[in-house]
Formats: sequence, structure tokens, C-alpha cells
Amino acid sequence: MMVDLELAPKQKRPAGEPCCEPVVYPDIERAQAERMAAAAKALGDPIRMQLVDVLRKHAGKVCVCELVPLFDLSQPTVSHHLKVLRDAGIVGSERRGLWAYYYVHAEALEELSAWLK
Amino acid sequence: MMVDLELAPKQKRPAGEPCCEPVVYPDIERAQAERMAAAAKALGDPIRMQLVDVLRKHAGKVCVCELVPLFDLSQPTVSHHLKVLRDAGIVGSERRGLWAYYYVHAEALEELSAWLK
DNA sequence: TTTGTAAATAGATGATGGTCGATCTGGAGC
DNA sequence: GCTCCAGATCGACCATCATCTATTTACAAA
Repeated sequence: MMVDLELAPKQKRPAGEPCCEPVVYPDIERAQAERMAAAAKALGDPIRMQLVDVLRKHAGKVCVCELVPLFDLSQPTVSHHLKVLRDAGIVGSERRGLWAYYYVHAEALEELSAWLK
Repeated sequence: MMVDLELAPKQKRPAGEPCCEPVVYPDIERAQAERMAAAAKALGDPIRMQLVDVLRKHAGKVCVCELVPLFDLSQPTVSHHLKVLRDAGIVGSERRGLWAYYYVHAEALEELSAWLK
């Protein structure tokens, strides 16, 4: 968590030259950093990365029953990963009868994408 | 982990209509997904996100003694976060006398950036 | 209404992660 | 040599996470 430099503990310099001129980094980035870190965290698992990749490449809604056999994981585990992505706002879902369809919320990745660029 | 569709368990369809036409997703993405997930995971913490942000904005090397007071964390904890970023290849470091300087490896973020775009 | 099926949820477990205080390392200066 | 300092590492602690099996929910068809 960032703090104002005035509140930061004073650093005692050794006798030699200082390492560098101090630079002030204001606190503005904290909320943005938390949002982007949350998105990155959700993407920070190979299974979820592949899920998003598959959903993105299809630009439409994909049935869970198509997603589960793509991985060597149990159905509840895939369901869990989809929930993590949904809680992060990265994907959305829709029920149709017995089946559930997932799709990507492209906007949810935009802030991170813009920052990385 | 992706598997070939031939190896995927056969799905028994209910009597009604299937949810959708099956779509084949080849295995090519796995290694890329693992690399990108590793980078995203390293960025998936607000402290590390801010560290990278600060380092990026300076486009030069920044002394650890400047980074520590920006956060309400102990010096070993900041050092730990820098190590996570370095292990992920996102930042590099250089010792100069008593001080250590960190900088961003811009290339390490390029694959993720390109994929997100 | 009974049966079968897709997906979500619950609960347990072992692994990983963030944080701290204490200690270690290695360079600078006396 | 000795001392002081910046930064890294260690060890412990507690929280979070990925995964599984078992169960529940919700819907469809007979």
C-alpha cells in the first residue's frame, strides 16, 4: 500500500554518497493497481488462461460441456475456475435449459491491456 | 491441461438436442498459456503491480531504498516481492556498492500485452 | 412423477503465498 | 581488524488456492 512520502520513515544515509535523488510517487495508482492486480490474478493460472483464450477465440458463447473435456480436470474444478473468472468480471454466463454458456467480457481486460501496452 | 479431443471422454448426450456443435481446440496454446499465466500471476498482487508501475514510469534503474518507503511493508517483504518479479523475468537488478537497483524487462510483458490486445 | 443429466455447491486436504522478525552477506569507512 | 549499513535469506505463521469426491440443484423427457 502506497503512503505519502511525508509519512514514510526517514532514511538515514550512510557516510558515503546517497544512492540517488529521492523521487515522489503519489498515491494515485493504488485503486488502479488493485483492480488490475485482481484481473491479473484471475488470469494467473494456466487453466484459466486457456479458458479465456478459448472463449476469446470463439467470440460467442461456449457451452461448459465443451470446455470440460478440453482439460484433464474434474467437472467441479473447471466449474470452479469459471467461477473465479466470473467473480473477477472477466467472463459472463448464461443458462439455457440444462446447459450453461460462457463468454468473455472484453471490457474487463481493457484496463490491464492498456496499462501493459 | 489441454488434451486431444480423441482422448477426451465421450459425452453422452441426453435425448434432446445437443448444446452445440463440438469444436476442436488444439493443444498448441498450452506452453504459451503457461508462460503468460506465470507473468500474470507475478503481476497479480497490488504491491507488485505498483512496483512494476513505478519502475516502468522511471524507465531507468530505481534503488531499493527508494522503493521500500513507498509501502507500508517491512523491507524483507518488499525484497520478497522484487524477487518474485525477478524470478518471473519481469524485472532485473544490479548491485552498485551497498545499493541495489531494479528495472523492468519490457520484453517480458510483451507476449501478455499482445495477447490481451 | 420418476429417471437421467448438466452444472454448481459443499467440504476436505495438501500446496502455495504474503507477511513478519531475526539473521546472514557483503561492501564501505574508520 | 572492527563497525555500520543495504539488501537478501531464513523460518514461522496464517490465509488463500487448486483439486478432489460427494452431494445438491435445476431442468428435460418419458
